[in-house]
Amino acid sequence: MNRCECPTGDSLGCLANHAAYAARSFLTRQLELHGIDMTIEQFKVMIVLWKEKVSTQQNIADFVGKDKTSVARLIAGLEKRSLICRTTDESDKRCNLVTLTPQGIALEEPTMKVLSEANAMLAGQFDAEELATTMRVLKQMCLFIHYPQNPSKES
Amino acid sequence: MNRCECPTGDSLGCLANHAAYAARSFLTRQLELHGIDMTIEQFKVMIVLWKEKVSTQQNIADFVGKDKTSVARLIAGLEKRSLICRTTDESDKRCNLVTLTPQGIALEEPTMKVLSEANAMLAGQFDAEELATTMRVLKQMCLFIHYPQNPSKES
DNA sequence: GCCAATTAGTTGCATAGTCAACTATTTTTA
DNA sequence: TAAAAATAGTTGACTATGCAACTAATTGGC
Repeated sequence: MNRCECPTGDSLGCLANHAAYAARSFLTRQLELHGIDMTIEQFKVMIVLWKEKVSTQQNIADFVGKDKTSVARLIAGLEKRSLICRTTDESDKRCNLVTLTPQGIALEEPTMKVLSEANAMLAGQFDAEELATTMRVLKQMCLFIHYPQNPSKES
Repeated sequence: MNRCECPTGDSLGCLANHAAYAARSFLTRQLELHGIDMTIEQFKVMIVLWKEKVSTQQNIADFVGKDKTSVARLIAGLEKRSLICRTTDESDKRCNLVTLTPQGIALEEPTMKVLSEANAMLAGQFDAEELATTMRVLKQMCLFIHYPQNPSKES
């Protein structure tokens, strides 16, 4: 059946969900096609580490917008696959310091290349104006929903 | 942190994901505010049943775009909450016939009201033209991704 | 009519997400 | 400074998703 059809007629929320799902599938497939065995969730964590080099689990959770529990389990999976490693922060023994292994570092270049190519393929389907409008609307959606009374406030 | 910021710069895929997450959160909150204890996933299954009255599990899975396993477990949850019931189809004993209970039927009106109000609140943030452009782009995204060679084909 | 293929559903396993409760630290504050 | 509050992380319970393997029932081809 047509994944773009909304059960109750087209709505912004429903279409955004379908498009988001499609975009995730697309990126997952592109990663597979390039022989990169990584889920989108793991990818997000890796992006934080590629940028920050070292991070606590809570910091990663804040960046990717997930619960610390969820991140702890994602990290456990990445550790099992030897992409990252965890050590206790000696200056604050509550924290784990998460760092990249050489394997984890080596994945940055090919993985980010797939991401930017996938983004380019998607963006290439639209002209600049409709792309700009859509991105503005999607951003505004996030702001409206997080701060219905005053979209200008930030956390 | 700002949930609308993409870690690698704005992209259609990333923004669609943030907006979709925001829309889901918004609907979940609206349902809670109206005292309706239902997840979006359960909601989707119920919408199929409100339309079809009777359905097999596989049919529901096709409609909501999920694996039959996933739907089987969603349905088990709805059955435990007495919103639906399952009987074996005597004319094809492989199939379960899923039907609504009176409680399940009674939920249609208030729940769909919350959905349409939430959609209206969201749509009300934008003018007709930018809304139309965005919805067209999101639809095209789905089609492009499912059928990169020939977006006009449908399954 | 019978065997093979298909279909519907279930179970087990793995990943992913959240919440609540808990431990161990660190910081605040009274 | 000692007690209270906050913070980081873990564990357990629950929901959700999908894949593979399985059973049972039906359909198709010969």
